Order: sequence, then structure tokens, then C-alpha cells
Amino acid sequence: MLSSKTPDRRTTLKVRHRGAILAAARGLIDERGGPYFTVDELADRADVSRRTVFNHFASLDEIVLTLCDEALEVIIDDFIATVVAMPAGDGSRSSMFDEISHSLTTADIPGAVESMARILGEPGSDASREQTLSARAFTRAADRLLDEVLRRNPTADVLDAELLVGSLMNGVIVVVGHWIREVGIRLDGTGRAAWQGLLGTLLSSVRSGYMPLS
Amino acid sequence: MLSSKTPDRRTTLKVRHRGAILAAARGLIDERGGPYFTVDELADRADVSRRTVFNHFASLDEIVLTLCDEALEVIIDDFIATVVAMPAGDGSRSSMFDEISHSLTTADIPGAVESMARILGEPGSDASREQTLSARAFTRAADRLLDEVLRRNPTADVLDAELLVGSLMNGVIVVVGHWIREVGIRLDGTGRAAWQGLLGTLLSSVRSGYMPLS
DNA sequence: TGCACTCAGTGCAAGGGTGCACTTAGTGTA
DNA sequence: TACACTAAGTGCACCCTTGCACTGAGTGCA
Repeated sequence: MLSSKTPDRRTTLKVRHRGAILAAARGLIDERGGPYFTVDELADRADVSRRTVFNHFASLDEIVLTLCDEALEVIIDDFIATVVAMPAGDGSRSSMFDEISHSLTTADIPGAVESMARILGEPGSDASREQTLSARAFTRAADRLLDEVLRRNPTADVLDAELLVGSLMNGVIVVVGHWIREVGIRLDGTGRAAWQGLLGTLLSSVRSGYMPLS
Repeated sequence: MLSSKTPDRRTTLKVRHRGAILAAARGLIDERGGPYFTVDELADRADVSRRTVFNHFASLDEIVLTLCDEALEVIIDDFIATVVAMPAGDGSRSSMFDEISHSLTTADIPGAVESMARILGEPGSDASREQTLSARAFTRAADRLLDEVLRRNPTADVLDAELLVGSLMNGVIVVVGHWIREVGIRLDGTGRAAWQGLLGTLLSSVRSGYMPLS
């Protein structure tokens, strides 16, 4: 079990260098409107060698994905915050649905999507890289949400939870696409109202298969 | 032969860490009035491990001496600046004497001594450590001055140069002692006048053995 | 005077950063 | 279409930092 002792300097430096690489990537992305930089530029900015970049991350895409993870962390954080304030569910499918849907409603998903859009930059001519990264980021967020749901509902059927989270997050990806095409990425009242409408549609659609047994 | 290419990151980091240790020592000395800190405190301040401190310096005393070296560097720098502006000597003893004495006269030795005093701190009850470090620092400065004198006068007799530099620098140590006892370490007009008087006495005293042959 | 403690300094092994030569993929141009 | 170039990513060896257990010196106290 992890002790609470101060990590040693090796661990501290490792975390620091990894953090410096992420901060450097964020900075370059902010300056350039997207991940338009080389490994050499990133390494320079982070004040590490280019080999070190690959010691910490498997690829440049992995770095971009990690930044997207951070953008989508709001969904996980909101779930955690939400369920803390709710009575414990009974592990049933409908109970889990209620927890997750409440969280998806209160989480600032439009804000997260806007952050991700800034990270990924203007889609290229065929946008395949951006779409691939975006999908992977949502998938990772879904995995982390699933972990939290199962932690919260240890008696739940794992397959049930996996299917539920999968269908909800896949639905989120779909309605995000609709939302962007319908109103663009707008964080004002109009944009948020449109988002809530689309999300409502998603949740109603998925809920119908999740009514409490009676 | 050394190329002019940019040093690699290994070299850069090594120099940076060594510099951080020296800067940390300077900071702690400034705050505490002398070298009154532990290796752990120095390492913390420099943001390196205590082992790393000893990778760069043989001992704490070595760090203090390096700071003293920097304080006394003014003597070497002044010699280099002085001889650049003077016609080349003929490598004779009197010519070397003129170069060195001119430099000792123009160099801010009182300032250097004051810096060293700040580095070494208030002498302890028997002051042996401070005196030892001070003497070692002057000795190292003499060695560096000798190197410059020989570089400047490649045809000079090495023993002659060594004896000359040795007697002058040993003389400087002696008159610094007198100066401190007579007026204290004062950088005002009175202190500087006293210093110039003592230095003049030293140079006249040593010069008598160095008249140009005629 | 003996003991316990602190601190400087050390040897050696482990970990992480770095250098460098390399392969591969993508791109632009003649 | 072939070639040259750039850039991402890789394997491996080297270097420097770090961890840690240790010794020895100095100090304070019972």
C-alpha cells in the first residue's frame, strides 16, 4: 500500500519533467492554435532532451491525448462530486443511469469540448487525425468514468456498467458532433441551451431501456 | 583543440547544477553572515541532492573557496586588462614587476577583501578556519596570476616569475592583515588611502630587488 | 569519561536524462 | 517517378543525479 511519506527526489524530478513537457506542449498549442510544433521545439521549450520526451510519452499524439484527458477530466470530477452528494445507489442499472445522467447534465461538457478543440486545433483537410484523437480521448474518459462507476457501485454487473457507460459516452460523442454542426462551439446562453436540449434527447433516448423494474 | 560548437545538454546541465550550488551558497552566506549552513540546507536551496553537491565539490570548504576565488578574480581580471593596454614587456624581472605592480595598484583589492570577509563570515574564537581558507584563496589567486604572467611573458624564467608572484602575493596577504588591523575593512576614502599607502610600501620594498639592469 | 547525537564526507548501485546513429514515413520538386 | 529532405520515433550506451548505508569527527551531557 502506498505510504504517505514524501516521494524521493527521483520521483519528484520524474514528475517534474513530465509536467514540464505537458506545460510546454500547452504553451506551444496556445501560441500556435493547435499542436503544430516539432519534438525538438517541444523539448527545447520543456528544457529536456528530445529523447527524454519519448522516455515519458510514447508519441506526440500521446502528449496531445494527455492534454485532452485533462480537458475531459471535468466529466470524471463532476461524477465524483455528484455521487458524493447523492445517496448510495442500489447498483441497479437504473440507479447507475441516474447517477451518470445527473453528472453529464451538470458537467461543463461544452467547456471541455471547447478546450479540446483548442488543443486539437483547426481540423485539417480531411480532419482524420483530429477526429481520431478526439475519439480516443472520449474513449479514455469513458474508461475512467467506468472505473469510477464500478468503484461507486461495487455490486453492479460489470458488463451492464460497461454497456451503460459505453452507450452514454458514445452518445455524448454523437451529440457533441450535432451540437458543433448546429450552433458551433458556443459557450454563451444560446450554445448552452442547444447543448442541454441535445443532451436531454440523448438521455431520454437511452433511459427508455433503463426504467426501474417494478 | 576546443571547438566553438554549442556544448551539449549534458555539459550544460552539469554547469547549471554547479552554478546552482554556488548561487545557493552565496544566498545562504548573504542571509546568515557567513558559511553557517549544512550540506542538506545547501542541497535543498540549490534543488539538487546532497550527493550531487559532493559530485561537484570535494567539500563545503571547496565551495567557500570557489566563492573566494570569484572575489579575488578581480586581481586576475585587472592584470589581464592592464597588460592588454601596455606595450609587451621584454620578459625581464623588472618588466614583469612593472606589469604586476601596476595591476595590483589599479585592482580593487579592498573590495575583494571585503567580499571575501563577507563570504568567510565573522572569524570564530580562534579564527583558524577563516585564516586557513583566506590563505588558500590567496594562494589560488597567486597561482592563477602566475599562469597569466607566464602566458604574457613566455620567454620569462619560470622560477623568476614564480618567486616574483609569490613574494608579491604573500606581501599582499601581509599588508591586507595590517590594513584590517589599522583601519578595518573600509571602502571609503580613508580606507582606500590607507590601503594605497600600505601597498606602496610593499611595492617599494619588493622593487628594490628588481631594478632594471643598466 | 563514555555515550548518543549531528553532520561532513564516501562508496557503490540504481534510475533517469542524454547523445547519437539509425529507420521509416511523409512531402516537395525536378 | 525518383530523389532529397524533414521529422517522428527507436535502441543502446554513456553520463550524471540520486538513494542509502556507512565511517569518522566533533559536540554536549550525564
